[in-house]
Amino acid sequence: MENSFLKEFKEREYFNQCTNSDELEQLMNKKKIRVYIGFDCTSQSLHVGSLLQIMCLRMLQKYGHQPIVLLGGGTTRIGDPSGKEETRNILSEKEIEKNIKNIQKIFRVFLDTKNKKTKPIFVNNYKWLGKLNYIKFLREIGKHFTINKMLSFDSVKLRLDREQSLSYMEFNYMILQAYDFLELNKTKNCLMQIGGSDQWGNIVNGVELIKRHSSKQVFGLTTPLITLASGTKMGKTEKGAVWLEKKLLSPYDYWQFWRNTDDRDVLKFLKMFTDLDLKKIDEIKNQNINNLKIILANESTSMLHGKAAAKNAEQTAKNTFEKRSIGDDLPSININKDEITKGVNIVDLVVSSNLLTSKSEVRRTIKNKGIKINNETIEDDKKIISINSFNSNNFIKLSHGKKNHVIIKIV
RNA sequence: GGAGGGGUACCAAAGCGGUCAAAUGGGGCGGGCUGUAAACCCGUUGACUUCGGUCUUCGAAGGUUCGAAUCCUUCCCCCUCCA
Repeated sequence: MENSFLKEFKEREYFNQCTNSDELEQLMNKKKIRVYIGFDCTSQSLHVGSLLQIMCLRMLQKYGHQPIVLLGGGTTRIGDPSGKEETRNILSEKEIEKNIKNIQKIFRVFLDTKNKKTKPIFVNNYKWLGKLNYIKFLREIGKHFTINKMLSFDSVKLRLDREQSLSYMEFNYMILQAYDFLELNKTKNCLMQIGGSDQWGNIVNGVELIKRHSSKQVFGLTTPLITLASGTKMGKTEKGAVWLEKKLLSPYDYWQFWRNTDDRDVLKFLKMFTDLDLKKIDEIKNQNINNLKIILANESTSMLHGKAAAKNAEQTAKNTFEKRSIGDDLPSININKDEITKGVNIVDLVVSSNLLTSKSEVRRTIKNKGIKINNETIEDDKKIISINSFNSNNFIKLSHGKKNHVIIKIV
């Protein structure tokens, strides 16, 4: 009893609501069960917004339970109205299939795929939703849902209150998600669904459907919506989503994302997003806050990109911020030798480095002392960069502000 | 179907014939302070520029005018109230 899935789940602040906490606790202590989480496949990859869900899957494995990863090829074709004020874009079938393939890779990184008893089961609900027979579905499943109740769910109510249209298609989303649960219960003996707090309504529907349809008890569990100390949603920076994929966000930038965590969120994130023992976290919690941030960044980065990448990012960060020199994890661009011999205008150089996108913006930034070459502030937007600016190794560090650096190399 | 209100930059919201590339707030970016934090302070926030200017923008398309975000016409979309 002292170490159970649910206990740690709560201690790490993953817990929001549960359909029947006591019974679930008993069940999970007695047996190893299968649990499913569904993921939306609307975008090409996943970002940190899904990380808590992924952490849940990891924790299931840790306690010997087996996760089922549902990549919603069927439901993505419909679009979940939960938490959305407007109808989502509907993607083409091809795009969805591509997304699913790509997203699956992420789970193979985070989850243990070797242990036979706990390795993740991947399912795509298009397999069963795609061939549903409408009449049969209405008679078997539809009869268990009352419109009265469906209208009372937040996802629906909000839309109606705002007099925003909710299509019949979207209205059916919750039934389909409930049906997924039923299907997984029948075919995979899945006994629990986990999801974000916005999924509560959908999950409860599934639990009730299974009770009515099969007279079986299953469970639903939700995680809280993570709000940052600053009051904003986690994971979206102005520069874009914090992707869990190297191609979309470099390990260095991922590391930086964690390194830049607000002081007030650091302990929480250590608990939520690292594998560090809770005891260990308790021991180190009074360390210098910046050390903690580095630990956080290293732990979470190595979980996704590997230890080497994390170390590399840390070293690069050290070099750029502490020694103000150059780390090799910084993004770099090449420049033609002929070009640099002729001399390149600083404004053009910054634009071609992708540090900023328009020349006006570069000029403005220069006026605000925001562009540096090798740590020297550029004062004149007409400055010509020539071969003399480069060091003996033929590169320079070009910086926009304190945190954005690019290495320019002569080739 | 009837009556009224509205669509302005990343968002919210002023402007209602010239001085409007468009007040103000939020957000973003940069600078200062610091710890790659928070808070605070300052600057900046359409593009191009030989720094004189030039070009594109106020739901869409036309029109009036020397001149339109502002006036007129048509169209599209949204909201509130009544049926």
